[in-house]
Amino acid sequence: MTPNPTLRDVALLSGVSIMTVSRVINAEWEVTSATAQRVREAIEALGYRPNPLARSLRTGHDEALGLVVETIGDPFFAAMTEAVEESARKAGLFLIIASAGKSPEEERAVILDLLHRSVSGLIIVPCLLAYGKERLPIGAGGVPVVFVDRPPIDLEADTVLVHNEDGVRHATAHLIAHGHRRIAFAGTGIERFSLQRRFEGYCNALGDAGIEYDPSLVVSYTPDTRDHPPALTKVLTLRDPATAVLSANEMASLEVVRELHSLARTDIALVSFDDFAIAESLTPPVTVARQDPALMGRTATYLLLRRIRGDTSPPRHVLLSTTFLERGSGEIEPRSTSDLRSQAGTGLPQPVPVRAPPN
Amino acid sequence: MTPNPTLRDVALLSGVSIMTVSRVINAEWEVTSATAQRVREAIEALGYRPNPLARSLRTGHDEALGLVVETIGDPFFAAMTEAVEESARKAGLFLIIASAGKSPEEERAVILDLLHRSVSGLIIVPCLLAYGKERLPIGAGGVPVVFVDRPPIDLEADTVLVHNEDGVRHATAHLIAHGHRRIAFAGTGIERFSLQRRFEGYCNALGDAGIEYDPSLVVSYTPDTRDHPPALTKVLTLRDPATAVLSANEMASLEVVRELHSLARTDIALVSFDDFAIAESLTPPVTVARQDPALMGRTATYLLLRRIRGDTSPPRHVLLSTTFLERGSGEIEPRSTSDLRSQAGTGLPQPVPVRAPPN
DNA sequence: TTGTAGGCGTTATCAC
DNA sequence: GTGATAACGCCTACAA
Repeated sequence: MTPNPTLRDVALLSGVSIMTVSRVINAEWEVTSATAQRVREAIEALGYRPNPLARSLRTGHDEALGLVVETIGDPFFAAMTEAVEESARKAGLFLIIASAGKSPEEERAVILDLLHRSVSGLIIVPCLLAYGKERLPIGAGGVPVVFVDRPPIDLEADTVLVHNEDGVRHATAHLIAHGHRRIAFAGTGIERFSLQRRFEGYCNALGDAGIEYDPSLVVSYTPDTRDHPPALTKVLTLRDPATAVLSANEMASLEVVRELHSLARTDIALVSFDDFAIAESLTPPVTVARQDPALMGRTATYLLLRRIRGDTSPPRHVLLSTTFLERGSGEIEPRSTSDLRSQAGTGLPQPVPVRAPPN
Repeated sequence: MTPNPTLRDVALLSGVSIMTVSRVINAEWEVTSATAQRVREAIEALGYRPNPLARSLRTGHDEALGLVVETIGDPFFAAMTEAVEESARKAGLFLIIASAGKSPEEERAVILDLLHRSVSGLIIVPCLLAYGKERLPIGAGGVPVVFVDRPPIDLEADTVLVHNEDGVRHATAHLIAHGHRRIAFAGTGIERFSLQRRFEGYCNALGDAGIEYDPSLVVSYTPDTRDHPPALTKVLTLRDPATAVLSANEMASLEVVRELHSLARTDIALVSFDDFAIAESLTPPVTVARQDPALMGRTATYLLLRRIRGDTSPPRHVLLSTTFLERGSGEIEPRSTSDLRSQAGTGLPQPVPVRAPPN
């Protein structure tokens, strides 16, 4: 393989100096269109492409964006990452991904590594790091940065968030509108910020309807409780049991579905915050408040590119709303209501699990 | 922010020349432990870190790996990506991801971009590009490369594949062992290679059991047919209908589940190639042949790092096997068998969808 | 064992 | 408008 042609080669071939070539590439003005033409032909002929490494060394910033996220394996972040990558590439920038892991130290180390590599900009899903105290050279006066999905602690910077509180408030109100007053909240230990906002939305919706908040209706799936399934069972067997569940993220939703199925409880309403792969394929399909990870990614990249190009306006805070999709599970009415209606009848048929082996 | 310290600064502070410092960093031998100690203290004091961009320019290779994949949004590739990123980072390398899109041109362009950036190595999920003809400077004598999930066309290089044929053969044999002889094959249009091998496994298993292959039992979910649900319905309403389904990838599995649910067909056995999020939560849980994307990623990175460190042995071909998980749906026996058994009885109860609204 | 010179490919600076 | 020259921060080669 003959080594890649350099500015020198192009200059030699077109009979001008390397500076002229450089100018043709970067600042087409300042150069006669005649010579520019010659240079461009030489570039074409040699198949010349500027060496990004050399350019980066000179300019001091790598032609790449850094994406810091807890785990790319998560379907939500994977979808976001895909969108970021596409947007970045369209702008001629590579995307370097780095998982921050679960410790603040790791998060910090990863960001420092990326900064040390002189990335042009950073998209961060902040986790546990106290950005306000760290005083990293990011944001205004430093490397452009946009925070996604969660706000950085004690730091004013561009952020792209989902309106968690609103989404859950609406979802909860939806259940209330269908007659429920005993609504369980199913969450997970992780994802502090989002979950907290969602929890607030839940509480607020209850408050709006004059329903008293009952802590015994809150279920938390932690990695520990995952192995001890009956988390939901408790709230379904209270003296005044839950008739509906609001699950606050994908993992919680899957756990709830699993439990409801194994209990063969067909009478419990469910609304999930976060859509998931087969929500539509369940019986009934699961009503969800859907976030749009791709839109988050695109929005964040858009903001970041603006900053990279010199935008110095005050930090922006984008709040994306969720899409509410009624699909069936959220429109189930509480048993008590049904009971009252059909009290004269012979009672409800026993629920039978679908697709149980027939023998 | 004071600019990052350079070799010069460290040299000045420790009273030696730049080269000595460089040697302490790269080749600790060749230098007196006394001066090395001084240098190291200076490095510590200044918080010096070598500038990766400058180093890359000099050495000619970026301290980063490139990952080329159709779409990172796919849960399978997302899990793989996560593993690659972790392994790469452990080796001190960044990971640049680039989605190849669906056209060979894009795939080629992406790889050339990465090469032009002098990545140290490449992990590629090859799609449509004819690698044999392209003669890219990769593999032996070029930039180290490992292909994952699919082999490159007409090129001898390191590959990490899943034993698709074996996995499906076993899965199909499993269904046959449970009495099925009319087994549908549900696939998708995409993923040529893997799906073809899986299809072969299906055919081979039928052949092993002396069952004739029937093309009318093959269902293909393409982006078009996705909107026209009754794909599976056909094979379930043949004069001699399917009693079991083998779905050949996650997307097909979800479509099959969706259709079976909407048809309330509880009597159809199902084995899925590829595990998916709530396979365990369905009723019955779905029996699967599970691939391990993380293992694939780790293995690929391991091979790649060996190459980067100078391994010039002949190309390796790693074939990972799948894990078969019996969970229920694959152990359903065909209706005909059940019918024979219970012919004296009153017949089977009508299947009732689980979680249907009780009112 | 350590230091000096040179250059990797590019862009900034300042002449012409 | 165009061209020499000097960095950017590091490493390879050779000299001391």
